Parts: sequence; structure tokens; C-alpha cells
Amino acid sequence: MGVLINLEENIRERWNKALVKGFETKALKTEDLPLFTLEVPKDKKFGDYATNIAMVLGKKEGKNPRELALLLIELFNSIEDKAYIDKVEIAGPGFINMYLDESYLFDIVAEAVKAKSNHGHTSYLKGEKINLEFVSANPTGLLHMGNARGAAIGDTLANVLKAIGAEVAKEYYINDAGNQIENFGKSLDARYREELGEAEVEFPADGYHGEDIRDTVRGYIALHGDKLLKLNYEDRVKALVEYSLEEKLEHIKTNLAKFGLVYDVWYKESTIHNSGAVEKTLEELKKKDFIYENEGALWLKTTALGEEKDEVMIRTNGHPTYFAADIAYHKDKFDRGFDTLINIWGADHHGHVARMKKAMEAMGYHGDRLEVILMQLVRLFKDGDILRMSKRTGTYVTLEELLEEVGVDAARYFFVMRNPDSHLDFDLDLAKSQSNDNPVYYIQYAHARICSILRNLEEDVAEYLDEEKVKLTLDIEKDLALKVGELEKVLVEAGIRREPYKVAAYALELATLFNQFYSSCRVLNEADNIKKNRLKLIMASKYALENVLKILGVSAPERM
RNA sequence: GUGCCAGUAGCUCAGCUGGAUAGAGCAACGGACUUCUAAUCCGUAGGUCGGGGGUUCGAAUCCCUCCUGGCACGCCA
Repeated sequence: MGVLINLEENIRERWNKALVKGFETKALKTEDLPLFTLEVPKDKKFGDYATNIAMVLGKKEGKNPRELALLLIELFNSIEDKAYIDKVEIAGPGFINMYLDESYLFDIVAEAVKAKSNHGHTSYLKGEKINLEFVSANPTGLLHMGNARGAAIGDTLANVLKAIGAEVAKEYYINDAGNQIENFGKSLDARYREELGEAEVEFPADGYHGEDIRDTVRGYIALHGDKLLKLNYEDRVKALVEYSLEEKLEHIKTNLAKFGLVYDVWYKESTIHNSGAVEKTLEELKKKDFIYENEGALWLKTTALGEEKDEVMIRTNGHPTYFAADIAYHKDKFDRGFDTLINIWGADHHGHVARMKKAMEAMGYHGDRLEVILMQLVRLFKDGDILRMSKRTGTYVTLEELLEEVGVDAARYFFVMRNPDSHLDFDLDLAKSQSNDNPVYYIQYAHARICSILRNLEEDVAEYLDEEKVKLTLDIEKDLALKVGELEKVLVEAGIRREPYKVAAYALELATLFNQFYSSCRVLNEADNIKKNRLKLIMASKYALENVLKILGVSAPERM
């Protein structure tokens, strides 16, 4: 662990020791360690850290918080380990404010310069195997903006989790079975016959109207001609579906790769059906008495687990539902040895969340080991109007088109910068304009400026990065150093809370502080000691920027 | 009708496991380039935290209620 996390652990530990000492010497009445906060105050005048320990304990002790704080500080000061603590004060209603010896900032810079591309990385989740499933768009169409948001969030979260030590597998679930595929087949068949000149082909009402379906069919015809017309309907559809799924999937893979996203596992729903996993799952649930028959269908007793209604597992036509297959699929993930499963779904699937968790419990797993991140849908704006996205009607902007317009860097940042709970208003015109307002340019610019300084430096920067501690005198230098040190905290928080947008926010804060530093401080053409200190500081900043950009999947250009 | 998410500055959003004077970016207004990249920086202005109750030393944050918007409530996925 890095400087800040260690330091905070030490402070907490020291407070706990102080409390224990208070209990032992009977200076305190209560004998339970209370839950107290250790936070960074909003205002610097309240110190580097503050704790509410006196206010939390005040009632139990029967003392007013300020009076109690006095006693607590006395105990705190009597504990030997003084790591970085310079001064402790009482303030406001009973806060205890702690001021640190600034040498911790020097240590942050030294650590970052030494750790380089590992700066900010920790082993917080070491040993945890996480399966992260996201996008999983049906291979019957192209990737749209909602898929792109999922892709950015998922890939970034995977990077964050890896940076804090977890073992992560990124997985894409391919829905190549079920009703949608039948529908897909009907649509393909209609377009195929249409393209080959058959008049008045009836197109399925709920078919796939997108132009890409025609393209796919034309591609097939170019390769294989009209030979399918001689086959019966079933065989023709089978051949078309097989070809088209393959083609669509390749297209999806290619575009995700362009987006900087490479999966570890591509998992086909059909393997769940073909392997007998669904039947096996059903048997298991039957044994546990969670299955019953009604009106010719097999139902899962989700009501027995607290849900409002039961769910169909096997339809009257003998086919398993998506839900049944999904249970088998998630069981398979657990069986592959993952401790935690994280799925990223569109908010329109939220009805599926509770029953999936309950189903996992019925299967004997902890429901909490399946986590679902729901993203609100993306609203696409063009010329001030909302564009509705629908595969059915074929009106949507594809990931491919987006990347052509705005590039990978801006797209990835934009999609990940917001809390998934919020609707994302994506203004196409703004994104297309490559506006300077886009924060991604601002962040990259900070990096380019550091590179520029290093280019202007006559010597190798390594000559300046000795073991000697840096000394930072200006507030902006200290603020920047502290922000560099915060990276590890941000990654841990973003990882355990599954909130990758915090990483995007951090990148912006870091870049802001660097740009402020840059405008008020020179690095070259300064006295040797200042030059050396600032070179160390900007190198530390460079590593922090590079590492955070890498996690976001955004490039760090050396010139702009 | 029921459930989930959202409602914070003109706009887009942070802050929400209770803490000190509610923040940032954009837009607006006023400044700063002979000096390592002005895609930058500095300053000003901008608020009934959707409304109303409650819980307490303290509420944007927790509870109740109402209002508004989105989504979901299939033997679809």
C-alpha cells in the first residue's frame, strides 16, 4: 500500500489504542470501540484529517463533546506512534482536527516516482476472482450508444479492479438462442428472398427492420448466391442465421476492439442449452422443491424466496425461458471458480435483478455474490431533439459511427464520467464538434505539457530523481502532491463501490491542479534545488496521469 | 396501480454509509501570453439542495408524505 492508505490506517490505529488505554485506565466509561469517521475536511483550516470521535462518544460518556475531546486528545498524544501527526486541535461542536507533518507529501512524491506505472496500484482485493459481464448485446444487430456506455463502464471497472489486485475476467454473453433468434431468422429469410427478386415478401411485423440486416444478407448472397432458395424454410433459415450470427459477432468484436475493449471470454447461450446445463439446473431446483407444474409449464417458486410472483422456467411449448437459461449460466460462472459476479445491465432489465439473486440463493449461493450495476439509458440528442434508439425500427447511431465522429478517447471518457444511475444525455453535435469543452482534452493537455517540459530539459530527467527528499513550499505544489497520492484511495473506493466514474472525476481534478501549478510555477530555469524538486513533482504527476488515463482507456499523447 | 432510478447554480452534473460556510465544469461578465504548449490560468456573479412534515447536538444526506420525469411490471430477452 502507498503512503496515504498506510497513514490513515496508522491514525485510526492510534485512536483505537488511545481508546483502549482510556478504558483500561478507567478514564472512559464505555468499553466498546465506537465507529468513528476519519475524514479529510473540506476546508484546509480544519487540518489534514478530522474525526468525530468525541461527538460519537459524547452521549455515552455523559460529557459534552468538546470536554471529552480534551481527554481523548490527551490519550491520543500519550500513544507512542506519532507517524506524521504534527498537531491536534478541538474545533467547532467537538471535531478533533489533525494537522500532519508535511513530510508525508515528500514521501508521496518519492513513492510515485519510484513506483512509476504501478503508482496507485494496491493489493486490496488480492485473491478475489471476479467475473465481469457487460455489453452482451444481441448479435442480431449493431452496437448502439447504450452498449457503448456499458462497454466503457465495464472495461474501466475491470481495469480499476485489476489495479487494486483482483483477478478479473471480462465476459460477453452471446444470446444466440431463443425467440429473438427465431425472429432474426424470419427477418433474414424475408430480406434474402426480397434481395433475390421475389415480389411482395411479407416482412415479419416484429422483425428487425435495420438496414444492416440487408447488408448482411447481401454479403451472404455475394458469397453463396441464391442456392438457399432450393432448400426448405427451416434449412434456409438455419443457414442464414448461422452465417449472420458469425458475421454480426465479428463486427461487434471488431468495433469493441476499436473502442479499446478486448474480452477474456465469449460465452454462447446455446452452449448452456446444448450442454444440458439447463436440465441439470432444473433438476437441482426440483430436488430442493423449488419447482412445480401449473397449466403445462414449470415454475420456479420465487415467492417462497420473497418475490411477488413465481416465474416460468419451462414454457408450455417445452422450451426453457431466458430466465432458466440465465440461472444455469450464472451457476456455470460460479462453478468456474469466481467469488463475485458483476453484471452490467441496462435499467430496462431491473425487474430481472431481484429474481436472479433469489434464484442464486435457491441454488445455494449467496445472492450478494451476484451484483448488478444498472445503467440508466443513454439519451441521444441531435439538433436539440431526442433521438429514440430502437433496433426494431433501425433508428440508432452505432458505436462505429460514434468512433468515426468523436474518436475513442472522447467517447470512452464521456460514457464513463457519469454515475450510471443518471441518464446520460449525449449531445451528438457537441461531441462531433470536437469541442474544447470536452474534459478529456484538458486532461491530455496536462500530460502533453509535462512531456513538453521534459523535452526542453537538456539532461535525462533520471539525473534529477535521486533519493533525496523533495521540499515543496507553495500551496499549489503541496496540493498537487497530495492529489498524486490520492490515486490509490480513489482506485480502492471506485473498485469496492463499483463506481468507475470516480476515476474520471479524479483525472480531471489532477489535471486541474497540474494546470494551476504549471501557470504559477516554472520548472526549468529555476535554481537547482527548486528545479530538482519540481521535476520530481511533475514526474510523480506524470505517472499518476498516465496510470489513470490507462485505466480509463484514454491515450496520453506527448504532444497536442 | 405497484416497484426501481432521478429531481442540487441558467445548462450538465459531483457531494448522499448524517458533520463545520453546499462544490466543479460549461455558459455570462472582467482580467492575464517577451518566459517550459493560452486546448491554459486568475477574478466576479450565480442556490427555497422538487414541496411539506419528522428523527437530533447537527439533514442535500436518514424516515414519512406529496409532486414531476424516466424505466420496469410477458410462458420476451
